[in-house]
Amino acid sequence: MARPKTPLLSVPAIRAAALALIDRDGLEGLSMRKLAQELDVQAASLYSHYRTKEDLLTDIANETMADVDVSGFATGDWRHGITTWARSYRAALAAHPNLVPVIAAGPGRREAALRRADAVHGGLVAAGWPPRHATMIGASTKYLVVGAAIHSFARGFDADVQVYRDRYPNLSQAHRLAEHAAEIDGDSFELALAAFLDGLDHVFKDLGEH
Amino acid sequence: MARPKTPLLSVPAIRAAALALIDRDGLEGLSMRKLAQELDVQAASLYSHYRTKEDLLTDIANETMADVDVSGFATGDWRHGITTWARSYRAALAAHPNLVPVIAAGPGRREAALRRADAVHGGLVAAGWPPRHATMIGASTKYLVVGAAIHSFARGFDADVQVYRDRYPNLSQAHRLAEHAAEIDGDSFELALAAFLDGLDHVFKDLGEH
DNA sequence: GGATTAACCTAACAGCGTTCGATTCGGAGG
DNA sequence: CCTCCGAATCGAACGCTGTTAGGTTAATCC
Repeated sequence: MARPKTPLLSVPAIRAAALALIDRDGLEGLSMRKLAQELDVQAASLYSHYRTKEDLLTDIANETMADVDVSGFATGDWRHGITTWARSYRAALAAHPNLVPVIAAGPGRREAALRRADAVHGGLVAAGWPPRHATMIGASTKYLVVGAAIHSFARGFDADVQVYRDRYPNLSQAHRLAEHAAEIDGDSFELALAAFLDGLDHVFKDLGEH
Repeated sequence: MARPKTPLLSVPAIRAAALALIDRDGLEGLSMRKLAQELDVQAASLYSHYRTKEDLLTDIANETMADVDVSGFATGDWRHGITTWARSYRAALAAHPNLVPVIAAGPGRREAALRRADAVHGGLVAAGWPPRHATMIGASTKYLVVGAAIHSFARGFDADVQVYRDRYPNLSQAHRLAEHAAEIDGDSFELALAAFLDGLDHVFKDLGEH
């Protein structure tokens, strides 16, 4: 076979298939050959559309991050801005947990990420935060979101349940812990976010009294 | 060659060489063949000491985490406990940044990790926190530490400096930002930790007034 | 219509983690 | 002391990976 009459592949189709594969089989379950097979194509053909596998992953990461919402900063209420930003950020990561390492480890990529960073920073400064604080608050919030996504309680305990069962055969608590891990994850994140914002409030007021 | 008179390899030597390789070349720079070469040995020989590469990485991760200090909870002052824990945790991760993904993504491994988790949880409960809150506070703190380590500002911006320079040739600010990224990382972490603890203080007092 | 470009193919390369079987040494048991 | 067993090392191989080279054909542009 050579060039087909209508293209077999397209960038969005490859992206979608790759993300589906990542969601199903994990990050290590994605190989160019498996992806090609999923698309009824040979692996080499993918390189007509993406320069490298890393490029593909970056593209997927960017697409996933598109749902992050920084519009809350437009209201002038910086706490509302951070809250909606952090929650939508976390939701975007939680939607594809296997992709989190890619997003977390990679640099702040591309145009859209810079625009979001700018909206956050601008919103905080407009609300009265000194620029340096705005930078730190943006970084801190990311720490919280990314940390919550990657170090998910739920994932950490899945593997440990067997350890508990081997060691304490009568212990059903750890089992329940694993079951409710997702809920604990969510509650912990909300607690951390609320406490963080509460603490920032004091910093803010202290700044006002300079 | 067959079995040598004195062993060429040992678990600690392999561990140390692997960690050095990771520190120097990054996580992807570690391969069993390169590691073997570094130790003047064939790759297959490593499998007499470690069952898999993943086992080796787990071992290294565990060793790295040995410096994490949870003794601060023994004082009864939970804020002091969290502070020393979080700082030593972050320091341990920062000492080997290329290893952070291994530690972050993996489950809470092995005995020592469980003992630390127990010390944190026990210390918080002893200080008056309800068990569920203790769990959430432990999780939240980990989020912050791991997030700070993996989503380091410094790393994210290194790659972006060129983007800035291309787009805004006159802008030296981004340059300085990258230079001071490590400092910003540290300050952001401290700000987040302080604000988080301050916010927790309010939660704690509200609990007391039930 | 002729040249170029784009999209697919097959085949191959180097590197990966890991396993197999052979070899040789150290130490334990009789 | 001899024998046997397990431990440590090797060379060679397996199946996998990302990627490239070069060939073939279809679409597109002048």
